[in-house]
Amino acid sequence: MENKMRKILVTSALPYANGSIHIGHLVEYIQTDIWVRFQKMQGNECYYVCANDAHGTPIMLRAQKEGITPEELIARVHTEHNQDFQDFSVQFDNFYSTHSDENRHFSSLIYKGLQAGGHIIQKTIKQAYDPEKQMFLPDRFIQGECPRCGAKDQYGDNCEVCGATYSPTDLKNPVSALSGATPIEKESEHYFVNLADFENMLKEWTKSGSLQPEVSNKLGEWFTDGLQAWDISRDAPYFGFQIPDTENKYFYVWLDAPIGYMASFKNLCDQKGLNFDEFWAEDSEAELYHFIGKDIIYFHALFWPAMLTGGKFRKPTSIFAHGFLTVDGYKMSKSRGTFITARCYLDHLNPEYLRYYYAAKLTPNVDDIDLNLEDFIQRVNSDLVGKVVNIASRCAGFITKRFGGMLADALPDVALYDSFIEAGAEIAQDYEARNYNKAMRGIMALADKANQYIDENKPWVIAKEEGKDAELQAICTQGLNLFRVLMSYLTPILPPMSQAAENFLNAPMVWQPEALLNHKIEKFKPLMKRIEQAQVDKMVDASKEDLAATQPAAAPKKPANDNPPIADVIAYDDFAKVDLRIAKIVNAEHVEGADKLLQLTLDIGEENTRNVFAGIKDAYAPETLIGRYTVMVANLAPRKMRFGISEGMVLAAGPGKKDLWILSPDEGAQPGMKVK
RNA sequence: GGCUAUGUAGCUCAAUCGGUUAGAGCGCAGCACUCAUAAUGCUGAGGUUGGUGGUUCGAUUCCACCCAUAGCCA
Repeated sequence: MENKMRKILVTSALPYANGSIHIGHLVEYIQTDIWVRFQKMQGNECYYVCANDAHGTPIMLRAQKEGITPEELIARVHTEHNQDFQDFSVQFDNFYSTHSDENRHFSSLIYKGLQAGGHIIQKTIKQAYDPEKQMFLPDRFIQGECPRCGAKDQYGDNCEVCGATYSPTDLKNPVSALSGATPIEKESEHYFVNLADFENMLKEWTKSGSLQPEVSNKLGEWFTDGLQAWDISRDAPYFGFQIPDTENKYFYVWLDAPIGYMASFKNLCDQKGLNFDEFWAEDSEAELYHFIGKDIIYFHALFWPAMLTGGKFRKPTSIFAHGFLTVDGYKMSKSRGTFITARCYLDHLNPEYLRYYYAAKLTPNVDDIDLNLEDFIQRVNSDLVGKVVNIASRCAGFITKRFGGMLADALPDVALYDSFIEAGAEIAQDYEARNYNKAMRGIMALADKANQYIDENKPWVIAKEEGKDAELQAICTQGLNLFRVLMSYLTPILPPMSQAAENFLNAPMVWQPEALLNHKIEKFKPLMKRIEQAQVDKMVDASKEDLAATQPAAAPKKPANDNPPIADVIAYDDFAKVDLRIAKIVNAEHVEGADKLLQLTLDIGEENTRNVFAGIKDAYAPETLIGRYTVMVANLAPRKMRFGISEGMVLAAGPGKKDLWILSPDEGAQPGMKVK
């Protein structure tokens, strides 16, 4: 913070080279880019590096499916990502790839450092293996039935329907998602980093105060549970770097991914003649920051410092974790049209809108942020167009028409201008602390003051009065100078608009600028257009279309839906055994302590009501069910559950969780009627 | 299931260490204005701070439990 120039290296998490950038990713890149631009504007020596995360099984498989090499796939995705970032004004000093010589070099170096320190151990583990594809299967490629509730087509290690967690080897009737073959258990030797060796260092580092408090709280859990060894090897076939002095062993993608930060920076150093060691040596005094999502805290706050220590490099100064993006209060959803790719957004809207909106919502915390599309339109239009740009727009005409574009030689209200300049100190603090939301509120409060100034001084009245030219020119000069201060504070958020304002004012955007006096400006052109509701609607529609267009293509051989195949044929007698009845839901309530269940009281025309526990809590609020009619299996054997006895079963369709729909009879059906 | 967070006005967010009548912006209503991209200014309505219980003279704030949301579980 002193006048000494800081040396800062900043990274954003590496996007996976297997898919498109979407507006959720952009939260992080925009957050980081704003911070970097701010630092550069303050005169600090700051570099921003990133890279594509190019290794791992999914990329290998996708390339196979497309009939190209992984190298071809990642080259194509790299071009696409690069363009997306450029178009959103995310300005990396270097955007590289983890599939690079530099990364291979540092990965080996760090591995050998860990090995020399005695931190690498070998263990034989059992893992699922696809005998047809002849490869080990990552958890997410194993499908089967949930061992607890029997739900079909569950992936990996937790059940979407009942929420149970288990080991993938516990799945019933497991199949490989790649070949459909039944996986077998196979032994293999793996390499591990013995994290426990680093426990003291990590405890000290995570509690040193440089991490966000909620992050270090979360990390405490790992220490409580005891640090286990981290599996860093994968068996061939694998797209990645081979582990030195092994046959058929490759570095797990999460080993070389963070090393990609170093590799990208090394590549930049070689281009620009920078001193790599100044930033990465153990005794480096430069600052190193990683911006990441809250989902990858472990990798960056535990594994990564351990790797750096093992390789005799410095540790990060801090890790900045942010939350996730929701749209209109929900997770991004393809069916709602809110899974919006960067490209789709760009096809419809100005990227600066999104940069501003994110800035207006970002805090230093790991809270999720919500893109509320209606709020987005109103906020951007009101703040940027109605308040900020309007200041220039309402002053510029007079200066151009009446004074040939010349500003006055003095400010009529120096105190007001000075108050704008002084406010820059606090706004700078807010930027530095990543409290952009507070910075934006501060800037908009200034914009309100500028508009009030113009309202009080009424240049449109003075313009009609004889002999008041000097006063008119002075008021508009004041207004335009206030506008310039605001634009300078907004420069990290809105680089293209800031550039346009520079052109308009014929003056550079610097933090806390000196007033422009006796200075010629250009004719004013609108700096930003309002967002129209129709543009947003079109973008949402297009996101739905994208889905329709890509889904069949992505899975050409599979049936058009994820429904299980039709079961074996049964005789009528088999069906007749099931006694289905119309039931009226007379009461529904939450079950204390139960994750999935609602307790239903059902009237099926008997003397007593039935008590049924139904796993539909995620899909229905209890009060919305009361009074509804539905269909139940009335002769199912009563089942004792933790919360009581369930006397039947309510019928519902859908894959589970929120996507679950109970059946309703047409009007007229009465409780107790048999369904046949 | 465990853990870490989050829940405040219709919407998006503030609120120092537990302290007076819980504050802004947007939206809405009314008034004024017409320089400005129907922009701006002034005034106003709008709250059981997710719920229940507890600690306290006093709780949005501290504690317990419950509900909802997100992420992680090598």
